Amino acid sequence: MSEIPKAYEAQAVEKKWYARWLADGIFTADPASEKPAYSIVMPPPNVTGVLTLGHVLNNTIQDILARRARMLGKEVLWLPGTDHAGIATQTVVEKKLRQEEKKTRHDIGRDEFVRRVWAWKEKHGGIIIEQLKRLGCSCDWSRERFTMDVAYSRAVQQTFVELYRKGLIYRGKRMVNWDPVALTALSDEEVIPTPQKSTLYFVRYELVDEPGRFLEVATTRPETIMADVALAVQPNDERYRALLGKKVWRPLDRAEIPVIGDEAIDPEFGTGVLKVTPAHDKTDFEIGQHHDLPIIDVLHPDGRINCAAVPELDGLDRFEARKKAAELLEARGLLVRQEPHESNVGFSERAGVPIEPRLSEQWFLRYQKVAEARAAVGPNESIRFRPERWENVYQHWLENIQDWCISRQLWWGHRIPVWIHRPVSMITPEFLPPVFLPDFDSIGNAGGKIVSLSGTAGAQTFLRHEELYASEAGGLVTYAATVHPTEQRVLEEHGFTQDPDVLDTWFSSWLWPFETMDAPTREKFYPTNDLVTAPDIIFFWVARMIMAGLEFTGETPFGDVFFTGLIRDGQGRKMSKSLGNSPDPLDLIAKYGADGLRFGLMRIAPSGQDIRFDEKQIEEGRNFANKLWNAARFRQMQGGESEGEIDPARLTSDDKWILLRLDAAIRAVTRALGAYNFSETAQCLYRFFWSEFCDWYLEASKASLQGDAARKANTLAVTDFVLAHTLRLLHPFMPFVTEELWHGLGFNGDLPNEQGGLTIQLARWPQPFEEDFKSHYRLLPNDDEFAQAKYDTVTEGRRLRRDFQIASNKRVAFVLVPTRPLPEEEVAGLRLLLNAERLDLPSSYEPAKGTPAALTPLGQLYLSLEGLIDIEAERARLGKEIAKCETEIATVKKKLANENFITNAPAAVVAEHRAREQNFADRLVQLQQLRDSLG
RNA sequence: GCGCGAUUAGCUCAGUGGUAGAGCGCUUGCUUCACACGCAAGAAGUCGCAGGUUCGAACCCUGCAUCGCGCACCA
Repeated sequence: MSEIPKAYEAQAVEKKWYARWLADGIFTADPASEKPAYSIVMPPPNVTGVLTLGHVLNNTIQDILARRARMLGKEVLWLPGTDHAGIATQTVVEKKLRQEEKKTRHDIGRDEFVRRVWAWKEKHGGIIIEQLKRLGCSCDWSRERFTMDVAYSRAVQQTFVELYRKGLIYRGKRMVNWDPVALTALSDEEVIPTPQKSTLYFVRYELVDEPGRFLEVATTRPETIMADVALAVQPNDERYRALLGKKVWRPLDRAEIPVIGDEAIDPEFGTGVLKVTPAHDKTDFEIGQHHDLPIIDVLHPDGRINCAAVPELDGLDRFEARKKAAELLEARGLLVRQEPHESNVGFSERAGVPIEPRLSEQWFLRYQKVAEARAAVGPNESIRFRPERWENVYQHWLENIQDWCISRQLWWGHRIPVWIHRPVSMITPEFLPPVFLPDFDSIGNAGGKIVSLSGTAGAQTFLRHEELYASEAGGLVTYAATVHPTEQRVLEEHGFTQDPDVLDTWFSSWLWPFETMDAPTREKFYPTNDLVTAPDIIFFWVARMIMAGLEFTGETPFGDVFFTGLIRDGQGRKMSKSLGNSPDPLDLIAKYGADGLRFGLMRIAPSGQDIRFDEKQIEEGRNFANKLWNAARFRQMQGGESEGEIDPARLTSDDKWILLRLDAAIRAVTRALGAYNFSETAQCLYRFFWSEFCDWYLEASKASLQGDAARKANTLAVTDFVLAHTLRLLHPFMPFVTEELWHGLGFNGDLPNEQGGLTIQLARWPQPFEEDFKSHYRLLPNDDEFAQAKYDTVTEGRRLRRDFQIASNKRVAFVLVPTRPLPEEEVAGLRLLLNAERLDLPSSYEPAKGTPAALTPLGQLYLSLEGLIDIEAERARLGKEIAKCETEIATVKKKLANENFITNAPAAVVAEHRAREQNFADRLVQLQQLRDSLG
């Protein structure tokens, strides 16, 4: 036998097995398989992303589910991929361009920029995919998808066209959330309300009719004062009612504006007077619409002031302009006072700057299938959320759902498949021309190949494409495919320009569960079984996928949705780059092994609660892997046949005990995993293997291993049986070390390739023992009782040693006055576990005065300490035990003395209390006798 | 303002009505022939507070407090 290292060395093992699994095609899903299907699609990480602990948590759970399904005999598809992540990726490449070439994307132009992003993606994108492999993820990499793959992109564009034709997508000029750094519109979900300390400025507006009389307004945004078009008050506000209809002077860019009444005004806030600035506030915009007020926009798209009439402010950034505007007002005697103020300001999720409400022309989606999506989720519906409480969040959002702004003024993404018959020069991000109906005579589709296009130019052009649509109603040509350059040229020659915008990234991700699959794959694996994701994307992704599934496939896209918790640092803060509190999982893998990281994390990841990360816990994971390694190493050192036949007649009390514990562990693991309770599962496996198998069974078995050959062989057979089961139970959590040991211990030896011969991944998942198994091995439910009594006796003996300061390596003599017969092999086991030099078993015993003694399930146990007796110490020790016993008795007696308890509590509970009282009473008598015998 | 979650040993967390649990940390002893990434034993908790229901409450109900999250408001 070759030299086995003392400590488990994860690095080489992980590399070796991952390569082997890939070569053997274990992860590849076969749509033609006869086996029942099990599928998960991975939430696609950003292509710019690197692995975080959040990914580790999420993907470990998915891997556990996938690997267990494989062991349950399923044909498993775990489909991986990455997301093009519009804003994030574009930002990364723009930054690089700025740093390396001091250029903006506009300097190099759209085509070149998009080419650069692709080049960047090819070179640096998908690092995370390699990192997931290091973690051990058993994805079908042959099906790795990217949201901008050709086929996927076509599907996205077709989806747009389909929804447009259904009348669910429309273009409109609305107040949107504008990101002044990324220069694009955002959806409501991409805006993060953030508490901000600001200043409330009290500004005076002079009445036109009554010079010297002022209306006072409280505002946080004096820099938009030039865009004011009215002042508004609550119509029945006594203070101001008389002023309704009058005019005031707008400060700075002086103009007359009316005082109006509107129910939306809160008279309690500030002075009860609102300055109405429709161009720069959502509520003000609505008030403006009701009162038919003009809209004055005084901001550039990048947040600088655009107002030539006030040169002091023109061109200033909005925050500088705010201070400057306050100064100007003050200088003119129009600033009454300033107050500190705290309010929530919407920040851009990506750029991290305050968003600007902005009127702009965008594409919107009116959600369909909202009612169906709401009905689809519930404890008895086709989709089940775990933990269930997330359902409230989901339902509440759908209840209040608004149309989705799906266009983004970016270059990286799926270009909106719309062509507009207008010159390019008129199309700017902030203003698209009115929809123009191209006067196509006809748009035919001859044999799906040739499309005839005739337009205003009168030219007859032939475009080779099968998917050219014209909207019946609407004046847009939507073109559902990537356009070939020549076609593009033809369209442009005819005066058509493609909409410059791209689609929101989530408009592509919502198709992920099915557009990643080809037809045969979808046939076999869709709808998917489980979705594992974080609750912060319920709106962005989960809810939208459900609606897309219902809309485009007529089915819900997945069954169970498991929401993980958030990983926080030791102080409970979110992990973030800026705080530097986010450890690199690759470092952790290098230090503790992938198995250690996985197991450590799973053990502390309560279902759906946030997790406080502590590297110590990963260290424990590594320690557990090492324990596993060493237990196997111990087994290997014993030699003998691998997985020999167990002779039921030779089972010892220890064997029966561990087999029954194994059965209990299998049941507990099955139940916990079924409930998606991963930490409970890990905890249970940890306890079983370490505290029960290693601490008791392996130690006790050392006595049997010194016995005759047949006895030794049987003990090894039981050891192998338990190890083989444990490795399989642990495999989904710790894929590498279990695979290594599976082979190292030869457990793969007799198995066919598809049942564990090739890999433990295909070994059968352990089932609780069946009745015929138990009867074959003559295992009765109480068969663990004797060994348990033995172990409890050992613990008592060890406590005696410790109480009397006997070093644990010192062999001492014990005397046990047994209350039941003890076969020689049990005595041998006791002697070994107690590290006893001698263990005598007299039927009666007169100990020397002061001999330490303990009551054990097997009888009275004495520690013979000739000449070393400290009577007072022993008396004190027994006194403590007696006191404890008396407290227990008092508690139980009090309960039993309660009439109501006797009459109302279930008979079994009462009986249990009576038995408890009896046990403690007996124990008390014996302890008192022991103390009395001290003299 | 509305909703959700948390509050149990020094720390991180299990525990859904019947004798308060685990790991780490701590104390003590041990290089015992698988493992010091280890072994053995121990100390340590009025289960956030106040009421209520019940024979019996960490657990169920009500209120409160503190922390966190989401939604709404945010002039």
